[in-house]
Amino acid sequence: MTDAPITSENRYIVPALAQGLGILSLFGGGNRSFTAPEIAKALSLPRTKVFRLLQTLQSMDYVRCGEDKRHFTLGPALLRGGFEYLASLDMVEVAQPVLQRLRDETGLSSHMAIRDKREIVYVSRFPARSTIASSVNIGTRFPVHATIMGRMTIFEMGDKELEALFGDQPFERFTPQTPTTLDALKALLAEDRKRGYAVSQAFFETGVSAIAAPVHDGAGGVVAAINVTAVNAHIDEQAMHGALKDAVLEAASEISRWLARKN
Amino acid sequence: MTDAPITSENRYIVPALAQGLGILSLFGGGNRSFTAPEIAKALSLPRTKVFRLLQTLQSMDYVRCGEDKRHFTLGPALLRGGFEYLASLDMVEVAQPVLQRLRDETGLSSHMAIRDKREIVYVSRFPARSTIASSVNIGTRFPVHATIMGRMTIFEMGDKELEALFGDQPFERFTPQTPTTLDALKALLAEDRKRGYAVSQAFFETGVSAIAAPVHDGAGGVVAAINVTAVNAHIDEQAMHGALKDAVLEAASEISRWLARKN
DNA sequence: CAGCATCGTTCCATTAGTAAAACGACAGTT
DNA sequence: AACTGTCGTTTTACTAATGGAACGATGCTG
Repeated sequence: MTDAPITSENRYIVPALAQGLGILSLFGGGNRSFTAPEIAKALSLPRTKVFRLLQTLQSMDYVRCGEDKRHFTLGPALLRGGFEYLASLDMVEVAQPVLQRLRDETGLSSHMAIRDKREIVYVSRFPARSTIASSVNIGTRFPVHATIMGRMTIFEMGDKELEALFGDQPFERFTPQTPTTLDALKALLAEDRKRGYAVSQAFFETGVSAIAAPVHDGAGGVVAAINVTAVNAHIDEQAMHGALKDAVLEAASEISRWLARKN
Repeated sequence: MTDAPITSENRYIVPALAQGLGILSLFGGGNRSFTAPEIAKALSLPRTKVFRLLQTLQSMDYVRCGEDKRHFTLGPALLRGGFEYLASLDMVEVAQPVLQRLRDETGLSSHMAIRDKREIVYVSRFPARSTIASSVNIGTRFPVHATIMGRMTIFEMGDKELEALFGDQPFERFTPQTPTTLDALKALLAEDRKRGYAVSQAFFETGVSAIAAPVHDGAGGVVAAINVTAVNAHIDEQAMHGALKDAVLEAASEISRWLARKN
């Protein structure tokens, strides 16, 4: 976060707010607590400012400080926003019964995710009833380029849009099948568009298969994606491109139809 | 939010951050979208500042603006924080199987909540399998003074602590049984301490019965509360003070014992 | 179709939040 | 025990964020 030049993008950004939120987004991925100096180093901010930001976050219960008075952890105020947001998503409400039925029909774990920048965020899930089931939680984030649900959310993007989204950022490789260039991703997207759905060949995790389809809103744009997942041993290639894909596509279009009525 | 005097409490508060977070906490309770002028009025902030705060929140996906470019709604960035927070609570992990068993044993909806200022926040829930079940979601907030789970979380507070917490704020009345003064609340707390648990006589919602017990951490302090709830028709007074209260107390102390081992 | 009101956005002088230096306290090291 | 480094906290000169005025656009109202 070196002093960025004044562009049309950040001209009206309030630094204090952005930095305070930046502290919150440090947490996650195993990092459950930070000390003030750690935060200062991570964000390259002056110690004195981190001190004041933390006081503010603490006073509003967005962070709490441990008994040692040194380590800060996330606070309960975050729960308000997160779940208010979920409640505000008509989409999730609508999708809930459809996803549940999809799970029951296929016997596999079903999920819905939306896109946030270059990540997808799980907003709903129904784990398979079998002993080995999907363990992703609501709120889990995965990179768009490495997941078929991610690809579904950028289903209809043009070349300029795609370049604006991914810019020059490198594509992290998760498995040998992960696309590592924008061109490779575009090639996959072209196939997806023809089919109208996508089947995972271990782009993100080896040994896990998935089928995903896009969800449209009333205006026709892609607003989310759904999928079903299972370990490879539980599904065969035949079914994936047959009855299984039909079930996923049918569920996706049912959610889309409901959303179209809402507006 | 009239210009507060400089006290030891707010001396190091960063206004921009506090106000930005203030915008986020406007959402909730049915208010799913706001325009910039609405926010400015609600927080009595200058229009120009609200404009910049919204730009900042929007750039970080904490809010999103609708198609009409006027209405702002919550954004997906909030999900990250909310679920990171839940994941950071060892308590929830530990409680999960115990609450599930409590639900299955009693046939009623079981919940766990923690306290945030004068509110309790639901952090875990297992709805009863019956058709009419508890509909509170994780993240739901209720006032401490009007709920038995709330009373359990202030179980061991002394008089000064209680007065510091509630100050001169009025006690909202939800049912005829809701305590409306600090003294009335103290009287109920005294009974709670003797019993070690609490039974709802419709303090918060008429027609709904509940039994709650406090959860302690290794240090012995109250860190959460659990309860079971059902519509009155589903449970009888006898069972509430008998087998039912035993089940809740046993579950609470089991969670407490697990927490003690952790540290 | 004026007239008025309110919107989003921009500009700029001024104030208010900040960065740096400094303090006292503590922990580890020589 | 003195030294060195780092911590949380406080103070203050100064820079940068701010609030008010103002602009053009839009949407009512009579």
